[in-house]
Formats: sequence, structure tokens, C-alpha cells
Amino acid sequence: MERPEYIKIQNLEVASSQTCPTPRRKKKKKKKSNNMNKRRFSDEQIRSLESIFYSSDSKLDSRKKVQLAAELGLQPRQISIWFQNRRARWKSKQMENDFRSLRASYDNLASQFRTLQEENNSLLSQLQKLGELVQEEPGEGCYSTNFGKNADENQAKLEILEDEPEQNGVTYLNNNSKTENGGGHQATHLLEGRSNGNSHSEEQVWCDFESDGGVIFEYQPCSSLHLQGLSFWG
DNA sequence: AACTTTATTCAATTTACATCA
DNA sequence: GCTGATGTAAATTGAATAAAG
Repeated sequence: MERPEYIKIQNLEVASSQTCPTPRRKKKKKKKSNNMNKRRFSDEQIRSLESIFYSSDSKLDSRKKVQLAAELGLQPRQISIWFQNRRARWKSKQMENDFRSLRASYDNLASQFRTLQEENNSLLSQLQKLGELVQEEPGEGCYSTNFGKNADENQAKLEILEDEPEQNGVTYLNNNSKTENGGGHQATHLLEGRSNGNSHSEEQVWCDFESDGGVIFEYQPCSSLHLQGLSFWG
């Protein structure tokens, strides 16, 4: 397919009255050897173009283009090019704004995440203290089991509780987790990790918030939230 | 339906000019 | 005042797409 033959602006005679430098710019300079005579549009021309750009939703039909070109003393092709470049500038500005807004919501989300993480740590610590209290004062009741002696023993006791919850007077929360483990198993993991002093169980639950300069956001046990690859600023 | 022509758009790039250190 | 670096707007290029004949 043959490309249409456009008028070459560089070969046009553009009178200095049609396009002129803005007042604050100092007057200069002899043109270069290739006869290119490129001048910035005047403030008045830019004002008109801008106003049409916003009022016509950034597009211009050909009749309006010819009319505008006549009004501003420009070639229709120059009008087309100006709109084209203006759309590109607008798009790039739009992307900047989108980026700023996305970053703000990310920062907000990250801050909430840290708060929840601290809350979680605090609750785990309370849970451990409660476990220790129960161990010191054994009595009758649904939690009369001795936790904390060793991991194997705890695991065995918890499995019995999970297998026959009703008989043991224990109600497990079922959060419809999509993970293979149910809520009872999560409780097992938490207690197991705490009781044998193994901090790795917590690492199974929470992965590192920041790694390799990028950010991975992954909370596995209770939801399927995965925000990965949000490393668009370095 | 398949083709050519014409017109338009966009992304990427080049060019000319203004400004500043 | 000259010069090189830099930023920006105007213009070009090449590809894609759509409408009309």
C-alpha cells in the first residue's frame, strides 16, 4: 500500500508574522543549512489551539481543521500535528497522575499492612502468655490440656481435639480458607511454633514484606490476597 | 469477497530552537 | 559573548486501521 503524499512542512515558506517566538525568548538565529524553518507557534495560536483541544475532546474533524488553519494562518497539516503532539503530551501527563495516585494507594495499603502485622504479633504474644498461664494452673475445662511441654505432645493433643471437637467441647472457627489446611491446622501451626520456640512458623504465615528492593505482599492463611510485582518504583 | 486508494491515528524518533551554567 | 548540555515543541517516519470505491 502506498503511503499518502503529505505536504512537507520543511519546504513551506512560513512567514514570520504567522509564527513568532514568545516575547520572553530572545530573538535569534540564522537557520541551518537544510532550509528548515521551524518556529514555535505564537501565544495567541497556542491559546486558540488549546481551547479547541479541550472543547472538542482532543479530536478534530477535517472541516474544522481547515477552518482553524485559515484562522490561525497555519497549514492544516500543522494543526493535525499539533493535535497529535498535544494528545501525546496529555497522555504522558495522565500517566504521571495515574502513577501518583497508584503510589498513594499503595503507600496507604502498605501502612495498613504494617499495622495489622504489629497487631498480629501482639496477639501471638498474648496467646503465648495465656498458654503459659494455663500450664501453671491446670484445671477442668475445655482448655485443660497442658500446652507447651513439647511440640510432639501438643501436636498429638491438638489432633485429638480436631478429630472430635464436639466431644471435647471445642469449637473451631471455619473461615473457609482456600488453603489446604483448615482453621484448626492453622491454630496447630501457631501453637506448635510458639511452644517449641521456633519462630519459623511465623515466617510460614507472613512472608517478607520487602525483598530485593521490590515488594511482595502475600498473606497466605486466611485469604488469597496476592499482590506481587509491585516494584514499579525503585 | 478480495483488492486498492485515501485518510487518519499512534509511537518512536529527529530536528530546531531557547535557556542555562 | 561564546559554547556545550539540556529541555521542549514542531515535524517526520513507518506501521496499523478503517472507510469507500
